[in-house]
Amino acid sequence: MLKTKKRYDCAAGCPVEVTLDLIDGKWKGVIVYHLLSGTLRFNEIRRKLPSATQRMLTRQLRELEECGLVLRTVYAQVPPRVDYALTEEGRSLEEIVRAMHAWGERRLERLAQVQAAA
Amino acid sequence: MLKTKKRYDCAAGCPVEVTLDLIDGKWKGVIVYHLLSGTLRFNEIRRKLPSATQRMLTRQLRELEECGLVLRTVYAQVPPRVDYALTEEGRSLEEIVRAMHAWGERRLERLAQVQAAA
DNA sequence: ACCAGTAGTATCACAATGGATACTGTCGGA
DNA sequence: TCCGACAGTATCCATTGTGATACTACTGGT
Repeated sequence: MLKTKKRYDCAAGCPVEVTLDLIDGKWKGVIVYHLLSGTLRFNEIRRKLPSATQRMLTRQLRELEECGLVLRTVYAQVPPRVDYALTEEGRSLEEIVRAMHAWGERRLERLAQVQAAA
Repeated sequence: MLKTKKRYDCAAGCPVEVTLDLIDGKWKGVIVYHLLSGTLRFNEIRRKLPSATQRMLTRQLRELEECGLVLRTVYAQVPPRVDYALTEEGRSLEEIVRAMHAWGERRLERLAQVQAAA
């Protein structure tokens, strides 16, 4: 999960790696998925990913911000308020993320069937 | 890169994670991408990913095999010959991997433009 | 006799990632 | 007055991922 990978020297398959680099890392894919439905505040995301620690979430969100996939808006309020939204580039991942979601669901179904048979 | 993750407790976004789990890890996405074009032998893959070490490749291939995405066929020959091909489930990733490839290319173009402007 | 190609494994070491826990400061509500 | 919500930081430690290097065993070619 390098912020910007130094070298992409793997020739032909490379662009695949570029994309994976941005959305791998434990929670990033899921965060993007949730943000597809609209802007969320920090603790809203937190509630959607109960098993992620606070530290992990901020880290992943910061990385997404660095890559230009997520826009972070801080309101000068008390109590603090921070909104997270997808940038245009982030939203352009929609097709991929939705495809991964659908595929994952099918995979889970398959696994459940195998489990049931055994 | 857990072989089979124990728990998927992240509620709604979960299937996204399931999919990412299978294809993250430095080389797996790219390996699947190359295998979309057809069966490859070990050293053929190696030549396509010159910056991956031999050990890394075998590990990633083994994990893909464990997940049921890749079929590994060993021929009882000398010199040894091992073929790697996508299983049906592996091939069902085609849409996603191609989408990632296309997106990655667009991203690289964008980055190049920014670079050129600066 | 020697070398390259085949598909790996073994060992060691380091860097990156992930997670647990505790802490910040202000506000509104009970 | 004390507590919880807000959006984080700081610190430390364990786990994983990744990489470098060296090794196996056999064969065919020069």
